[in-house]
Amino acid sequence: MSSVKTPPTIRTVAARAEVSVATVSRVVNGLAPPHSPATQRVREAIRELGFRPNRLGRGLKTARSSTIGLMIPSLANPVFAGSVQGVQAAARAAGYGVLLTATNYDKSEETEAVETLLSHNVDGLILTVAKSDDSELLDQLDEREVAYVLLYNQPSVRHRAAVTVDNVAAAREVVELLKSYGHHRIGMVAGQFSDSDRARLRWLGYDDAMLRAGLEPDPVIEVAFEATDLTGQLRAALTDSDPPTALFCSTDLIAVAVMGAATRLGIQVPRDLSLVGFDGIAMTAALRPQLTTIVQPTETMGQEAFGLLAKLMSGGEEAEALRAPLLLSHSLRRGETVGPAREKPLTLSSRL
Amino acid sequence: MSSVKTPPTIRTVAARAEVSVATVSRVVNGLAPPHSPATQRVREAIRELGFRPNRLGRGLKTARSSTIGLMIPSLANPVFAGSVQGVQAAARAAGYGVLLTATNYDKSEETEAVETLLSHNVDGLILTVAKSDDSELLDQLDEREVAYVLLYNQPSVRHRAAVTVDNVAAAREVVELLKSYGHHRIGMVAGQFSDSDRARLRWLGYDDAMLRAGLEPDPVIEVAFEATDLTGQLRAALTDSDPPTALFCSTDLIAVAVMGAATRLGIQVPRDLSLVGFDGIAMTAALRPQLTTIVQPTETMGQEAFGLLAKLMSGGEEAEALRAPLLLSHSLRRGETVGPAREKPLTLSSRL
DNA sequence: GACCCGTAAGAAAACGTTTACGTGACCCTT
DNA sequence: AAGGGTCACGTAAACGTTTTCTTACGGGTC
Repeated sequence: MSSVKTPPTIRTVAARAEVSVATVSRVVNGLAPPHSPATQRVREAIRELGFRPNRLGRGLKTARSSTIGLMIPSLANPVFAGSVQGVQAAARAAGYGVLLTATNYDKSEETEAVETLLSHNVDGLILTVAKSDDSELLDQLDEREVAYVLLYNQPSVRHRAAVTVDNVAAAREVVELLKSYGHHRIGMVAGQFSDSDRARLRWLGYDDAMLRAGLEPDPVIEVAFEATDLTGQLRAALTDSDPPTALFCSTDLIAVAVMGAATRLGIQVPRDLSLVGFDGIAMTAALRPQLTTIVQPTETMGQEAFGLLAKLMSGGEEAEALRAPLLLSHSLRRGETVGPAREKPLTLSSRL
Repeated sequence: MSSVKTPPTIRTVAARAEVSVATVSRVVNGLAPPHSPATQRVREAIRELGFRPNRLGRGLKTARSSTIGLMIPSLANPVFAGSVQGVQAAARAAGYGVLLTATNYDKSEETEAVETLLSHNVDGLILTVAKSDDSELLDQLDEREVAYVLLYNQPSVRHRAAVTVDNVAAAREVVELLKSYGHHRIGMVAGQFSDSDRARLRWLGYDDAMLRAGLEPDPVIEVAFEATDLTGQLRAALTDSDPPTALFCSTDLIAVAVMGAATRLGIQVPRDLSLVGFDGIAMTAALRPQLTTIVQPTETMGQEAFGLLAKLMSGGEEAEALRAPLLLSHSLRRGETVGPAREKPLTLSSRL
């Protein structure tokens, strides 16, 4: 009872099967003759001892850990949780482990987090970063020849692997939808551009579509991603003399917060204000009114990201061709937060 | 340019600083004299080369990977996502990596998932399992002397480390709340007991409180955790001749689904039916009506779980004392889904 | 029957660390 | 001034694998 239980090693197995460690290794890796007596004995010994190859030993030798790193801004946003689920499932199916880390939308944590992941000898990375265009971090990874795939980021440079939706196009669709409901004064509430290039791209699409439609874009209202009460920040914009009749929010979570703020300000959705989100978080379909939003195929995006990474990690050959953004198709979920534009601006009397 | 970039090893550093590898190792681990000339040179070499110790090599020698495994049922439930966030934050602060895996509420996947985590040489595990009482899996872990902490599970045996809330007590509070609103016919909708001992404990609390209050408990309605449309499953129960006036749901996600089903069945919450959830998912506060629910301190629970695990992993001494469930305190969030009990049973005419 | 070849399996080096042990150098004590 | 103690550092073994190189064996071919 005093002996600490130490798991069997390849040597234990070899001794038991009366073969060399090399033979055991070959059996484990399927490189041994399938039916030779030695192989049989090894198989049996493995079973009896419950032997599992030690990945550290293996990794040390082969310089691969069958582990990938996954970095996201936050798990509090179900859209990221969904993609993690997708990555995880695909990774597990392929025999990979997933090392997870969150940056909490803090750019300065990104470098350190990646460094930590790399120090764990991950074979590749899946990342959602603040900015994917001129990023020192990504440049460094390129230079170090680390395999990585961006997720949700939509780099404009062509040589970076990424899985995302077409943020610009989707944002345009939103504006067109709102316009078709007769809205002219359409505002936008977005997460800090500095923390999210997605937010910026969605604004780009908004801005472009507004100009094309001959409408005047409002200055964007930038808010913190974790903000839960936006009443203060929105009061000015919404109680203006000529307030927007519709707001496009750069994420569903922001849309939910905006909805809360509107309620507190005595503004009814969609009667006084139409609202569109972005992400397609499942639970926003349970809200009353149900949120109108752009739906991203989150879980699929995670799976695709892993698939791409797997190719990058193995094939050094056609890898070059893979280093480009992969745009998955989004869809528009028509909820109940978009209604016809209010004719007249809100008057003080009409709201409380 | 043809040479593949290979990261510097301890030997490269040693050569550059003109010392032995042992000295480098000692410097890295803070065991060297802080100001000796050799140490200085090593520090400089490390900086110049950008050396980072390879965790595989280190792990192989020390038999620890500074990595823990985290297994949860699903990330689709924000309550788990929240605890993952907590675990991750605490782990990172302590220099640990987190290997994540989800079982999708599938008991048969649990063993395999844990096995996979262990094969990655994690130093410890944080788990949410289907059943924590007589679990072969946990027995095996005990026998193999693997350090682990249960999360959300509330084992009744005393020798298992766990972080949870008092599910039974919380459920009792729910019943008392509903009773105080005049409800007598209180039903319960729960996730499959076979997939979640939490669900069972919450039912136990419900059942106990009902009996104590002199009320007759309804047979529980068990539903799948991922189920999103419960209309079919609830129709019978809710259109009974004497239907419950209140339902206690074993999770918030289920409560949301029930709310949807109620709407589709023409039943108004809380006028016709009061509803209470369990978990305290943030977004359920944005629902209209806002969900009344038991709030668990999810993120804190994750942090505490890691703290406990850290102690288990390091101290073999007082470890025995730690192997017991740690009950964190929950709270009741009074939303808008609980109202006074309807006097008369619903009639067909009254709904639609 | 000599030759060659393919196949099976063993011996040993290597991957990047940590660490027990050993060896001087130095300083303090007597 | 000899002895002992402390300290800084080096040597080398070990951790659990994979893999290259051998060696041995058993046919097949002419």
